[in-house]
Formats: sequence, structure tokens, C-alpha cells
Amino acid sequence: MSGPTTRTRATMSDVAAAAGVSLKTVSRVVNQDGYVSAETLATVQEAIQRLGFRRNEFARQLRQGTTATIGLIMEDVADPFYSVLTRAVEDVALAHNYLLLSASSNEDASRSRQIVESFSSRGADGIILAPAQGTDPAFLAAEIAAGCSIVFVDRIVPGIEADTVLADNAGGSCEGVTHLIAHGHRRIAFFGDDASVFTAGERLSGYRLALADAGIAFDDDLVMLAAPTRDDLEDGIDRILDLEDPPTAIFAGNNRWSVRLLRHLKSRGEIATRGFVGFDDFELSDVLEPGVTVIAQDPATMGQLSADLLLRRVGGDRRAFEQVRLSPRLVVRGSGELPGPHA
Amino acid sequence: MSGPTTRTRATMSDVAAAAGVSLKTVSRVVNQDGYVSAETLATVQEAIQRLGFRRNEFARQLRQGTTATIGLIMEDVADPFYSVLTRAVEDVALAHNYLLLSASSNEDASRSRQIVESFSSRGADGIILAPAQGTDPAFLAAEIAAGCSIVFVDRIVPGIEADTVLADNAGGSCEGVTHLIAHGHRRIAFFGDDASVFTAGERLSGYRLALADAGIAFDDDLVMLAAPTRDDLEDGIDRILDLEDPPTAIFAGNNRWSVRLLRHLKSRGEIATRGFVGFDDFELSDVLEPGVTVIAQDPATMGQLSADLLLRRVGGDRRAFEQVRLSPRLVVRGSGELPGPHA
DNA sequence: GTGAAAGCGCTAACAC
DNA sequence: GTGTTAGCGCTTTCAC
Repeated sequence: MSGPTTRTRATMSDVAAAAGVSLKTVSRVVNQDGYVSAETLATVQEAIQRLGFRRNEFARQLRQGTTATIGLIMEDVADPFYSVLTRAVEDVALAHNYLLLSASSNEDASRSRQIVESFSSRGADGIILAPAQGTDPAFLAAEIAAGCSIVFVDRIVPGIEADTVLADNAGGSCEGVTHLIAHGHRRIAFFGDDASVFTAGERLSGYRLALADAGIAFDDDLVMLAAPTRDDLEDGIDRILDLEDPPTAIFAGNNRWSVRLLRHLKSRGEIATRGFVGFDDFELSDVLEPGVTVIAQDPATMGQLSADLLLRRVGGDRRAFEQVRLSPRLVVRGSGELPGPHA
Repeated sequence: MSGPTTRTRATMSDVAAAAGVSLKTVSRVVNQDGYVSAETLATVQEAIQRLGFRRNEFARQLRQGTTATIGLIMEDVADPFYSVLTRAVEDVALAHNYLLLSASSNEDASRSRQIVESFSSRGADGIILAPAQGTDPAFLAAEIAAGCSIVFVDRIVPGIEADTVLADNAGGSCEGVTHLIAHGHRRIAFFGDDASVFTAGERLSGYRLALADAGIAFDDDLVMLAAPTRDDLEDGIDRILDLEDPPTAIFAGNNRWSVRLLRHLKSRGEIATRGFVGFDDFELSDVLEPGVTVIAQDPATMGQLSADLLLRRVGGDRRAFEQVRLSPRLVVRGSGELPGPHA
């Protein structure tokens, strides 16, 4: 294999030579700064066209000390929650002429750290971070001290002060479970991510809170905590569904779990046999029969708000950190209103 | 508002001063290049730690003339097809220590061009591009001439030679429509993107081909071509469904159209009343009742292949351009097997 | 209106 | 083993 392609872009001095002017004059034309005679302007512009010159942003940024770059690190772009959030951040970045770097941590703290370092050493002014479980606070603190602003989205790292955009996970979860209870369910299964994932912990608390409010004892047998992407969960799910005193309703802790569970239920031939509420909306939740009742988050708004906060911060804003909690909305569609035995 | 935050990262010479050695020695430590005495090494590493030094990638890249950066430009990350593709590209890039820049063109040629320019001026060695309709070939040609490799994914720009990863759109579409015909349908509606979108044109050809093969006349009244994200399509859809000689089956040209149509059908109270096949799979297609028969693409493989091709190309490979056509798979789930009147 | 020189933070080439 | 010098492509400062 031969060596890497060396890019052969024309430089400013190439243009200057071609146009028979000094480098600085070209710079003036490119940056529309200072006065250039109409004639020189035309000559230089022609040379720029002809050579296909494009300013090297690295060199410019190196000299100016600014980068106009922000980063976004989430668990997985392929998750619809994050892909919608990403798109919203993209749009804000583009509108402000910022470059957006984004990457998936795959819920791996060391990969996440590697990405943060990569973005930071590329001069990102700030990073919107949905921290993977196990993220080292000391590392982040050093990053912040070095001048890279952090905005947490969806999750936080305890002990690190930063602007934050979160959903009210416990509240939403509590509302969803309470909704099931109101429809006559007392045996409600909970499926969620590892409790070490920030949102999962909060959502589990909400579940427990709702049970406690209704005077229902918490039963560990009804709870399953695992990454919904694992492929060895079927037995565990069946074990819960087939308990001696089985759940008459199910609460899914995120959209991945919802999809997984609905698929599993269908494979068991169970359509609409148990109450179902999921945290986070997903595509086709309204087309399934019955429609799936969810606690809907608003990932686009979460993305937009976090980008706004970050741009404000990297713009030099010094005010106290903001902690935004967005209330998710209960969207009633049918699956959560199936009557339980106590209805 | 005060000025932008100036990042206050320590530089190599800061570290050198702190450690009482020369800049070059620090460089040696950072790059693990050349010999450094154990003692000096320790001193320098301590200083690096203490000052929170991180090498400035811009300066390094400027000096070395390499960037190890690639770009990905697609229509919309929030579309599951592209988000899965993006994730695959990310993984390849990360594995090769490349930085990935990605952005959504929003199907807008000028936004797309702006993004290409932005990536290119940031030294991207190459770009994986799903070109928006109306992309200017001359512009791309200039970009390529300037040393930025292009790999087309999902779509091409006619007249531009480049490595290409496409689905067999016409073939897949033809297979899907033929499948409906085999189940007794002769009135089959087609809903797809504007024909100016590359994939939409190919898929429409496949539809026509299947009809022709079966000796069925093409009927313009059964065809609707529009961006499925528009919010004024309901009447047009109804007009087709309510034709005097109405379609007994529907072919959806992409996953967005499938979702849109299934939702529309449900709102009309029509579940499983017409045959349905969609191009491109989507989440929950298997959980709907009946399951939705689709022509499944493989966006992850498309992403991975295009990233492999691009990295090979930017690595200096000079062999002839490759044109990969991936055959989509017919996945039978029920909706496409509902019998038509001629079954 | 235009240009020459210095320097952003780093690495390459060559001393010592 | 370590240091010095030059220069990547650009902007800044100041001179003409």
C-alpha cells in the first residue's frame, strides 16, 4: 500500500503568487477586511477560483486561538432518542456557524473518555455530554479546568457542577406507574437499564415511589435491570411474566426496552393481555394495536436547550449553572388503560 | 456579553519550562519517539500531569500535513436508516483512529455544499456523501480535484466518478411489487419521494418494471411522489385510496412513507384491508399486526462498506473505483401476503 | 491601498 | 540523550 494521499490544496501564498500580489492582500480579500482596489480584488478572486483555493481552517484557528467547534457525546446515535437529539444540536450549531463533532460512547466509559480527549485536543470549546456509567469525575473536572465547557444532557456525573438538561425521570416514571395502578393493577413489572445508568436509577425510584404511594409492597421478583441490547434476556423476561403471582402490567424503562418487550409479548401470542406503559416515546407507538401509552420525552427540545446553554457558556457567559428539568408527558393511547384485576 | 472564553491549555513550551527541559524533549515524551532518560521522562510526565497538558491537534496536523479526519453527510441523522449507517461509520472511523465529522443536509443542496466546504476546509481527507438532490457536479469535481476523496452512499451524482455503495433499488422495488402481484393484486399504489431523489427514481422504475412484467398498465393516478415529511399529504393519500377503482395494495418507497401510510391507514380504521410492502425495514415492522412485509436494506453494512472504501482511498489506494450494489432482502411478515382480488 | 515580518503550537531535520 | 532551528498556512502588527 502506498502512503496516504497528500492533499494538494492551493495555499494563500500560491494564490498570491498567481495573482502577483502579496499574501496579505489575498488574506484581505478572503476575509473582506480592509480596503482592496477593485482591480486587485478581481485579479485575486480570479486566482482563487482558478486554483480552487479554500482557506485552511486549522491554520486560521491556530493563529486566532478560536475554533468555533462543539462536541456531542452520547450512548448511541442509532438510538432514536439520541438521533433526534443529535439532529437538534446539529441545527443549533449550524445556525451559529459552529462545527459539531459527535460520537457514540457505546456506554463505555473508556471509549467516552477517549472521545472527550479527541474532541478537546481538537480545540472543542465545549462538549454536550450524556456521560456513560462509570465516567471519572476527576477527569472531567480537569477538562473543565482546562477551559472546555461541559453541558450534561440526559444524565449527569455526580460531583461535577455544570449546566444540565435532564428529564424528570422519577416524576415521569411515577406518573406512568400510578396511571397503571389507577387502572386496577397492583402487580407491575419494571424493566430498565442497569441501575448504574443515571436515568435508570431515577426511573426505578419513581416506580418505587408510585408503589409506596399506593401502599403496594415492592417486589424484587418483578424487577429486571439490564441493557436491553443484550441477547440473553428472553429467559429472564419469561421468568417474570410467568411468576406464580404474575404481573398484570408492565412498565418499560426506555424505548429500547419497550420495543424489546412488545416483540417478546407478541412472540408469546400476548397482545393486549397486560397493561403496558413505556418511558420515552417511539415511532409507531400510536400505530400498534392497542396504541402504546408512554411517558413521552422531548429529545429535540433537550438537544436544542443543551446546545443553547453550551453556546451561551462558550460565548463567555459567567452566570450560575442552570439545571433544567423537563417534565415528560403522559400520552394515553390504550395499552396503559387496559383494566387490571382491581379495576 | 463578554468575549468568548479563551481556552487556557498549557502548551508544550509551558511544560518544557515547568520541567526545565527543552520543548523538543517534551515532544519526544508526548510522541514516545527517540530516547529520553528515565529521569527526564518522569519529570516531564509529572509536569504534563500537573499542567493538564494536551497536545494541540491542529498544530500537529498543520505541521504534519495530515488530519486523519473523514466526513459523513446525509439527509437527516434522525432518520433511522441514516442513524444506523452513521453508527457503523463511526465505529470504523474509531477503529482506525480517524475523527468523524457528520452532518445532515436536510435534503438541501446549498446546505450540503456549505457542509462539504466546512469539512474540506477542516482538512477532511475524504467524505462519505449521500448527495442531496440538485447537488452541483462541478463543485464536487473541484473538491475531488483538490484532493478530497468522495464515496457516494445510498445515492450518486451522475457524472461524478467515485467509489459507490448503493442498494439495488430498482431490483428490490421490483421484487416487492412482484410479490404483491403474485398474491393477487393488480391495482397497486406507489408512494415515494420526489423522483429527483436518486433512490426514489430507481424505486419507481422497479415498480414500473414489475407492472410491465405482469402485463399491468401503469396508472399515474396510483402514484404519489412527495417528501413524506410534508404535513399536507393526507388529502392526496385519501384521493388515491378512494379512487373509483381503488388500489388493493400499497407499495411504500421508504421507511418514512411506510410509517406515514400505516398511521394514515389506522386513522381510517383500515387494518389489514390492503396488501402492503415497504422499501427499507423499520423498527416494530415485525410487531405490528399483521407484520409488515418489507424489502430490507442493510444500512449498517452500507455504512461500514463505504467507510472501508473511503479509508482505503484516503490511505493512498489507486485502484479503479468500486461500485457496490447491495441486494435488499424481501422479508415476509404478513402484510404483503394478504390476498388480492385476483388471488 | 498594499506589503514585510513575527508568531500561533507543534514536528522534522540536524546539530551537539 | 538532548537542544536548536526552521516552517506548516494563516492572521496580526506596523510600516510604507
